[in-house]
Amino acid sequence: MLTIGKLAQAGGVGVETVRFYQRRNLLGTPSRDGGIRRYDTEDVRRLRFIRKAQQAGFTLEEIRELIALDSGHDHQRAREMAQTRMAKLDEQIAELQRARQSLQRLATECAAGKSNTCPILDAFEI
Amino acid sequence: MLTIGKLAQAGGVGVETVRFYQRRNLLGTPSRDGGIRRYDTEDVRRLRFIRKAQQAGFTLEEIRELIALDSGHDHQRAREMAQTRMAKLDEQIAELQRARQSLQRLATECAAGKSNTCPILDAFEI
DNA sequence: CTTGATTCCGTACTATGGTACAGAACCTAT
DNA sequence: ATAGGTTCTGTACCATAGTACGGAATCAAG
Repeated sequence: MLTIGKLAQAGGVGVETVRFYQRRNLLGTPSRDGGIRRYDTEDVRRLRFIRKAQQAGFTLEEIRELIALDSGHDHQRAREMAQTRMAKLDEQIAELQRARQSLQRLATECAAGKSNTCPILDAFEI
Repeated sequence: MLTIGKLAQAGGVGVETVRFYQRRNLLGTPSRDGGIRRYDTEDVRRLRFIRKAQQAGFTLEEIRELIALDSGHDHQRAREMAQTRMAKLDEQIAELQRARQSLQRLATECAAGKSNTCPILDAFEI
């Protein structure tokens, strides 16, 4: 059994973050030993799950739902959420690539430096 | 000369957003006509510049700096900011692509459905 | 001239994901 | 036994980019 500090360390987060996840119902209510929270290895797994799912771009709210699905073994809904998230990721990637391309073009033009005004500063202004 | 409402409309933002940009010094102090702000076409250009630069991923603070550079004609610094932003965009794109790939793999495995547990829910938990 | 829209200002609130702090209680090691 | 580290609770605060609201003043149209 781990104290909140040990759990936080094992999960690579701060103590306050664990308490924050608790309030958001991302971690189950832990048992108490004289007021002090006691966690087990399942909580460590849960904490690591949260980190990984965050890396995949899920919000904490979505992660809360994924955790609920885990209890209900709802594969169907989990697949749907993954698909939705992938579509969002595709959108975001495309958007960032467009931004990158236009910046690249502007920086190149600016380096060429033929015009008197800077295209990076100009280009947005049209 | 435009009122705040007309400017907001021309820039495709809300009135409150214009006032917010004002407080953040993203728009210059406008002239006043009996207390009421009056804007010109330069302000419309500025507002549109802000939107475009945001699309390129600059924060409002960075945009404030870009606007200052515009006055100082500092091409060098603007190129640096563009390069820095592109590097950040590359990082973000790579990160999103990694997230997408791992989700894709998991969704495919889940659809195959050989295991009893859902790999989307499982996979993060290791 | 009155009605309704717009503008003014300051402040507070939203969402997201935490982070910090105060004061008390408790736990551990010397 | 005492000092220092952890933990407890609740509340407040951070950044980012806005959005909302109250109450007063002013502006435009019928």
